[in-house]
Amino acid sequence: MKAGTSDEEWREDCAPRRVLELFATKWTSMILHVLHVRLNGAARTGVLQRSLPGVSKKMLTQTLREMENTGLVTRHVQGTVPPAVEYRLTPLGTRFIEPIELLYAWGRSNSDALNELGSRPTSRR
Amino acid sequence: MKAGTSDEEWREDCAPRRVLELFATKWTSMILHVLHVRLNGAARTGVLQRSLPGVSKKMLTQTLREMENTGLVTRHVQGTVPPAVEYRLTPLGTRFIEPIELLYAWGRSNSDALNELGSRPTSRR
DNA sequence: CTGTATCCGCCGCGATACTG
DNA sequence: CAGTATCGCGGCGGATACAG
Repeated sequence: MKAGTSDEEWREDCAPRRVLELFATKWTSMILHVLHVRLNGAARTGVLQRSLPGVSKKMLTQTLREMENTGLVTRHVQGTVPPAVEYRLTPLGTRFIEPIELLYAWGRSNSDALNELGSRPTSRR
Repeated sequence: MKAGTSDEEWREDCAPRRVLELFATKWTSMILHVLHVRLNGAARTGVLQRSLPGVSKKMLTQTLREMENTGLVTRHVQGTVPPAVEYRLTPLGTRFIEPIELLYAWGRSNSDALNELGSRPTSRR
């Protein structure tokens, strides 16, 4: 066999491409990371927001909703006043941690090369 | 120590976030994949385009330029008429293959759960 | 505290047409 | 065959203000 992977179907909606869609919303993987590494798999909205410098309330909620729809996290409304909502990793979300962490680890190992990202000519003329 | 990873700095421009930027342009990882798995690390423009159903000439060239700037591939202009340009994986690009393939492999292993991506209610009211 | 609703700029990305 | 130039749409995503 010549192929490296078994999946040589590059259809528009193959599994690899669907995974990439999970990264389309840029906060998804970071939420999963923080939930797993720092928050033991569950956290309330405010904690999440404070753990992710730069995220806005809007995008945090919006991203969490999408993640709930895709089955990466679950949403638990606890009290009533004041509202206390907790998000938890699902088995699917937990399984997704592994490839994500490898991705991040790779970034740390290659941070030197990655430092000069947009520092090059940009034009060749 | 309580942290799972050594990097607990969640600055705006940490290594993990820079890696995510590589996925901002959606074709990047797929180009790397195809180059490595099906094309033995090097290929001409036309071959690449035919290997990636759905990609336009514009985005292919544009993405390859960005990848060249970040050091993931090199660009080699061979002949002159007609033009024959070949793109090759750099050591950096080759190293990037591993985490990408793990990501794709995860997608294939969880394709069942991923099938119903946008198939849920979307609204909760 | 958690979540929603606008307004709006930015840019990825496709379609199309044209140059060498 | 490889690449560029335009036009235009859709949607991410930040800022702000408001509601339960």
